[in-house]
Amino acid sequence: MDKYELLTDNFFKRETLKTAKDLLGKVLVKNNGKKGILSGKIVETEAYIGEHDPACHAFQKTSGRSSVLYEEGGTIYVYFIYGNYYCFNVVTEKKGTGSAVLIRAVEPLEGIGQMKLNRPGIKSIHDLTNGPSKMCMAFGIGREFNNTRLSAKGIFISEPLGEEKLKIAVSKRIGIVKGAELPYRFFIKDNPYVTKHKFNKI
DNA sequence: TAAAAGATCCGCT
DNA sequence: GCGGATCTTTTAA
Repeated sequence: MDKYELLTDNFFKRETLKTAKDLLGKVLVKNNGKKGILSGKIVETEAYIGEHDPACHAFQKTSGRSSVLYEEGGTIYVYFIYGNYYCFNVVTEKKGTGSAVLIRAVEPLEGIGQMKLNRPGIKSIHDLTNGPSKMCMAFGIGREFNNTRLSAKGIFISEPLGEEKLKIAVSKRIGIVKGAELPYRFFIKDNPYVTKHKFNKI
């Protein structure tokens, strides 16, 4: 574990768009104890900005599940969607803002064997984690992580393990209806682990 | 209490 | 590239 260099809380307390962009290239790590380490490089994110963003769960009211969005930056927000799937977010900015960054895709680094076990039927390594819910399934992330701090239950985000030049691209967000025209999606250009979508061509 | 929508995935064409 | 599956959460009456 010594090789990891954890991001500080202050990283997540900055402006949401900057945080989303800067998360590209960072490493998402899940420590499963005796089962080993799962990790992946973040290659795709989306920003959801509180009360100014129609697509954000915090846009309408501060009730129910969205209350987690108003916690302090660095809190994990996991929610259930379409009856089957989880999405993993990290809350940003200061307490009461209602903003978060959705992790949409990662590039598997460690524990690929375990990820394959978590994703039965998937053959290509490129399909293990190229989607918000795929990533959660591969990492075994469920609602037990909702409303917990990073590092509290073995999930954390680290600085990159090596130097790398990132080609960052921006597009509209994917899969939403309201606020879909806003350019709040960030991804690493030409990375094969980014979700396949027509917006990748700009 | 009931109804509708949704930050998706997967298989089929 | 398109549409169905599936059920939690939210909102309204």
